[in-house]
Amino acid sequence: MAGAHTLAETEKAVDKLLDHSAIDFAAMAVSSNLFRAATAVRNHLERSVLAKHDLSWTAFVVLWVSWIWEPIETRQIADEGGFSKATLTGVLTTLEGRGYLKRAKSEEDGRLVIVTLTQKGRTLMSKLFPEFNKQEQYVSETLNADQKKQVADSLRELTRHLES
Amino acid sequence: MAGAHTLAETEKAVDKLLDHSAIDFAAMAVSSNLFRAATAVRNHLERSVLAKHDLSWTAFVVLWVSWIWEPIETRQIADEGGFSKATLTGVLTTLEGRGYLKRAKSEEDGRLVIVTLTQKGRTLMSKLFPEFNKQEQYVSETLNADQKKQVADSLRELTRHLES
DNA sequence: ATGAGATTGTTTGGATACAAATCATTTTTA
DNA sequence: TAAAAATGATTTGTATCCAAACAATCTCAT
Repeated sequence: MAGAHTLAETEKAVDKLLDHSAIDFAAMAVSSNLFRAATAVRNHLERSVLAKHDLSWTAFVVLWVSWIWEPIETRQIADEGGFSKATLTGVLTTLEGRGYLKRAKSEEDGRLVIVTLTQKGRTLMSKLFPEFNKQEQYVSETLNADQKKQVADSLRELTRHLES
Repeated sequence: MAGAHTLAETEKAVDKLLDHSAIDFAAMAVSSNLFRAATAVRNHLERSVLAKHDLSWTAFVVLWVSWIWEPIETRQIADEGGFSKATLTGVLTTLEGRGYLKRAKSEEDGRLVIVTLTQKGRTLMSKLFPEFNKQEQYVSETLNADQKKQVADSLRELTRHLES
């Protein structure tokens, strides 16, 4: 949506089709650039870091959240990661099968499942996360410190607005 | 990844697991917030606008790009939309089947396929896009004009950096 | 002219994600 | 206390998306 054409060209084209004044181009620019950026960043991180460990994006997020907060309830992993419980179940089964983490029933509440990393999982993450973060640095290296903060803050606020 | 815990709490937790100084938290905040925001915005727009027309996100993008730039080559739709040729083929077949657009072989180059909207497709978009844009406005209403511009510009720059 | 290589859209096969239904457990209500 | 409602994880079915292989077409150097 932000490919070969500039925003100005797009505005001009839309202008021919609709009453220009009714369209908020600033809001349009936020959402269209948001998706292009998210896709580009995800692809870059998957290819440069995760592919060689045969991990999907979601699998990495699950490992990361579990690594930071273990022991952690599965519902919290889904919440922090921003994906559904159904998705989580499949990913947990895969990661448990590879020996990176373990599931256990909660003793206080039999409905809950608690996740802890195995030593193998911790070893993986202590190597993997610095690599991942190095590529995160590369991704945003064209932004200065102030811009990074602005972007992160604005996007956090936007997410909070939608999820409340 | 930016769920219940604040960034400060996350930094503190990472600090216990790794040498803090090696991690760029500003870069981490950009990418993690980018995904949460993209997912939240996409879900909101799908549910509030696209679901009642039975359109997926990608289907909407294809219609939008085609509406603005028709007649348009399919490779350009994929480029502007940021998805693969394989994905595009399936979506085009669906949208063509519903009578929103038409495919035709290029006369200059037999490898190319040219897309034009049907009148039904144009009618749909002239109603749908203003609805969509209204929700885009809602999504970013918590940001002021300057913040919207900052976010859009920074994300555009970041995408350009990665796709070059 | 022609044949190797490049480009483009489609097909195929597999991975991923989610909604809805289901099963198990806990909490609330009467 | 017993039934009903709520909560949480898993299963099932479906939709989406992509990489790789493929077929058709074009380009260009010789």
